[in-house]
Amino acid sequence: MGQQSERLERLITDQEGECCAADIDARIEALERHVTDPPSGTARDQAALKTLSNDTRYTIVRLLAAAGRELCVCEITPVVDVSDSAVSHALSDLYDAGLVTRRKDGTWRYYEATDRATALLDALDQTREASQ
Amino acid sequence: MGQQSERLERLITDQEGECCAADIDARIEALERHVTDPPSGTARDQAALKTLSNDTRYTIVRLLAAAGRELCVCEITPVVDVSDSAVSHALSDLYDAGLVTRRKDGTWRYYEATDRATALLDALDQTREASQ
DNA sequence: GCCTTATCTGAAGAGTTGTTCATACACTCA
DNA sequence: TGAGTGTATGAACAACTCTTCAGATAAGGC
Repeated sequence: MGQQSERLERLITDQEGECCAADIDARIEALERHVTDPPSGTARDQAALKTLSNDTRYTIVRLLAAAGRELCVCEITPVVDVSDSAVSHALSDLYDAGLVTRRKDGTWRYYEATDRATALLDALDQTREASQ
Repeated sequence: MGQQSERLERLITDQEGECCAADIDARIEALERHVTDPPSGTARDQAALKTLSNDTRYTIVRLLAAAGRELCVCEITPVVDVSDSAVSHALSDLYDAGLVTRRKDGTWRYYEATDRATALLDALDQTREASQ
């Protein structure tokens, strides 16, 4: 952290006019608190994001969210362009990530988007830039 | 699509009691529309999600969002546990994904979280399960 | 101009991921 | 119980990712 704080010392001097050791420590501590403190679910957050970032899985979740109801696997498969097996893997990953729920009914298996999944899609939809 | 629609035919028969060819087509079309229609930004959505799913980049965005102001690279580096180079790569990726803004000031470079980044973090924060 | 410093970029390699194939499981109905 | 069907699982390998190292760029002060 030696070299890092030298640069930070120069930045603070640049910004404030002067800088003592306490200033550096104070700022590093404040920044560190932001990272180490909450929200304490970061590994799960990252898993959700990574799971949703794949084209197959993203498409499935979009489909479930747009449908607004649970869908049978056999309704999902014809729409996405991969093998049955890939769909099954995808649904399993989505379930593990907390992005879909799962229900059995005889041989049929139904999946539905969770609140977390729709919240992420909404966040994306509401922040889409007009251009680009 | 032949085998797929056979399964779907059985599902619809199971659900509705009967099923004709038009029923199958109607349902597939409805599902397909959900996927092919809007929102038409999916590649960019997926890029944003994938970019945010990495630990280094996620941590940086959390830091920027929690700080609520632009941060100099030299304020970010001491807090995340990778090389300067990795931080630079991470910030560059985040910029390309539309998750941070970038500003030059002499030799210093400042970054700030975008609305899209904070919207995604909010979505995660607001759908975190109490248990687990 | 030349040196120093802050940040960036490209290449490279260990690690991770996503799909398919083959196979297994589970439920239903004869 | 045995055949048939819907879905899940494991292995395997090509494709991609993330970090580091080495070097490049750009700005400021002498």
